[in-house]
Amino acid sequence: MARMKSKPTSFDIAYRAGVSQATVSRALRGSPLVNEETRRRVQAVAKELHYTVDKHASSLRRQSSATVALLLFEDPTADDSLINPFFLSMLGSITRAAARLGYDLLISFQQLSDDWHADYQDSHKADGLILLGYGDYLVSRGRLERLVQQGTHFVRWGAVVEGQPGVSIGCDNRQGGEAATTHLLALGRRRIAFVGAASPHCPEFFERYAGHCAALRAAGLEVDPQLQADAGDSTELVGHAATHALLARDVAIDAIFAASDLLAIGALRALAERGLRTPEDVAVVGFDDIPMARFAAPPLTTVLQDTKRAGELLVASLLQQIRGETVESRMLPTTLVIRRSCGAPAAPAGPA
Amino acid sequence: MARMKSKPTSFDIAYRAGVSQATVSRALRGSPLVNEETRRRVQAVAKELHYTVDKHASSLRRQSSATVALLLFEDPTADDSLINPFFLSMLGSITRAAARLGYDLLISFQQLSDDWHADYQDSHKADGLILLGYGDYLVSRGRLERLVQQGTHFVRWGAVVEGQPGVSIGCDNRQGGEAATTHLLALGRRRIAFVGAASPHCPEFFERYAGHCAALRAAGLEVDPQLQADAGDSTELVGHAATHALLARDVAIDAIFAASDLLAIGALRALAERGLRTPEDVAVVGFDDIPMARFAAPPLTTVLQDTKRAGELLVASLLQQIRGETVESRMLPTTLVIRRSCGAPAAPAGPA
DNA sequence: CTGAAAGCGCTTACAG
DNA sequence: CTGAAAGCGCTTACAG
Repeated sequence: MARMKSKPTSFDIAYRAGVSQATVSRALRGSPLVNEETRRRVQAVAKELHYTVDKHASSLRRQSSATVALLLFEDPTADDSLINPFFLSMLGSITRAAARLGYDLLISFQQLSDDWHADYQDSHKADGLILLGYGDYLVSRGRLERLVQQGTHFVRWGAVVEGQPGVSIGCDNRQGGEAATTHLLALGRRRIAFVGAASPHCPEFFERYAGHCAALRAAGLEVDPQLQADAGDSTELVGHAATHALLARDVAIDAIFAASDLLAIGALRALAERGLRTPEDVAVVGFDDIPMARFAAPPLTTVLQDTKRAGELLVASLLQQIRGETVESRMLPTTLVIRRSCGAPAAPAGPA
Repeated sequence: MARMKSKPTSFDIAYRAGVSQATVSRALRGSPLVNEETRRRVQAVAKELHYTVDKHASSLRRQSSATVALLLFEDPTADDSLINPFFLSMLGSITRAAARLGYDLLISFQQLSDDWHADYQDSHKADGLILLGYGDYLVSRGRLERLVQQGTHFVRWGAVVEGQPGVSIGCDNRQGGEAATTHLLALGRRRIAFVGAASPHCPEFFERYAGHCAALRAAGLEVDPQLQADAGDSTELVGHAATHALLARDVAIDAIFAASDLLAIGALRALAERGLRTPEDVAVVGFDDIPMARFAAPPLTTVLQDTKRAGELLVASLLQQIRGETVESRMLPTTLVIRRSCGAPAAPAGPA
């Protein structure tokens, strides 16, 4: 179905307002060169005709699109429609932040294998890129370097480590990991397992593990490699399997710190299947504070990453780059959220 | 930071390939008017220079943007960063479907009060709109009518009812509601409460309620208004409060059918707080099958809406409209997913 | 403060 | 099959 009348242009507005088309453009963009009285007249006509500036003409002329693209890399192992809820909260906050700053947000799910490094900015679809969940860091690193070389504006969410290409925003994973394990230690747990990859392929988990180890050492405990179960992807299934593998080793454990909430929820299920009670027999702490965490059985104690703040920072940082400013990578603090799965005495009764 | 070399144009490609700029454009767009050998040469040069067609120039000239906008209306009562997970799955599937069909996806969260009805298509940001979660139907209906009048292309996800403005895709809520309650009846439950709004403000819930009532009547039972607890917004908190209100009435109940999973999860918590066991004392069935459902305590029996299929259909239907084809509203079937909360004997042990 | 004009990078009739 | 030319709807020097 075609539109009833075709979209008015700035010439139509100019004609009706009795000014030139150039003046319409100036008036509507808020140029100080325009007489207030003229501006008001133009705005009135524009409103009356439901005129909006054509995005493509404007972007073409100005060579910038007032659009940023969010590239979300899918975990190839995850179910088709299942995106890590953590990234989903991030998406929400990024969307809002972009809108608030007058930018449109293009979103796209990418396979790690896709040829994503060039497309968006080259075609002028977006002025910059936000990268979320780009998988194996050692694999994606080369892409990031290429992005930097091309002068593409981008920010990624992830671990902030030395010598990384481009700008990263991430939470203080090490501090978060340390807080989780310190909390378990304070509750008297001594055999604390870590469920999650501990390798540079997965720098965020690696940092959480480093914090975990630091807390153990600070308490005078040794790091027992038997107490670490690999889990690279953040899914319930992987957490479930990793925990079963851990339990099959027949080492004594009285707590699990899982590198993500999804892993922790899988751990909870594995524990229950082995007849172990949480938190009585094995306390569990996760990481992220996804919405699901408070509805786990029992409600999950976890390390909260502030996605609202993170999204705002991601967008702000990207826009700074677009404006030509120099931007530094940054780390955000985490907060321990105590629920029932850790066995802390003062834990609240229901979802808070 | 500026780009190293500025973006090549079709003139650069033309020059290097020894053809005219017009031929470059034709060759790259796959026009049959171009000699195969010429096309290959042009493509080779384009690839070498990392040339991509400028989105804005192309869209401006063609008067279409190969972009659709997803407008997600936020529940004003919901927490800032908490979007109904059901819509989030939908978002995933819509994003993928749009990409597969060569369309970019712009996303935006809207307040119901915003002046959204005109913006996107008028500014040529998008060729059409997908509407998700637009709140109170009686309020938004006027907006939809205006959209139709303006000739804006759009599809909405929601209840499919007679005389609605525009095209809607939704699941068969009535059938889903009927299946849920029929299942509970087959398990011997007789005092089945409905948690959810039963009013035309909320046509999806209303249809689910209608299915519920039909099932009761088919079993020769009367519909007891005492057994319906209003809950218009789909959040855990609202479900929790509504269930407490229901239980405070002191009417006997042996099952709850909640109009959404989030409501059901709230009901589960309220039940536990009153010392009622699920499913022994009160069986619970939800609606949606959000990812969280299988991790509820106990895992939630629910009516699955196929978000993957829905997203594909939404996009396909919108693109048909954009191409000028006539499109009908459509309903998708639902599937009952049996877990433990309904107390069915054959329910699987863990998340399937 | 305002207007006439150029030009952003394409696509597509039109002519050959 | 190919090229020259017009034009999509703006923004912004340039001139007044």
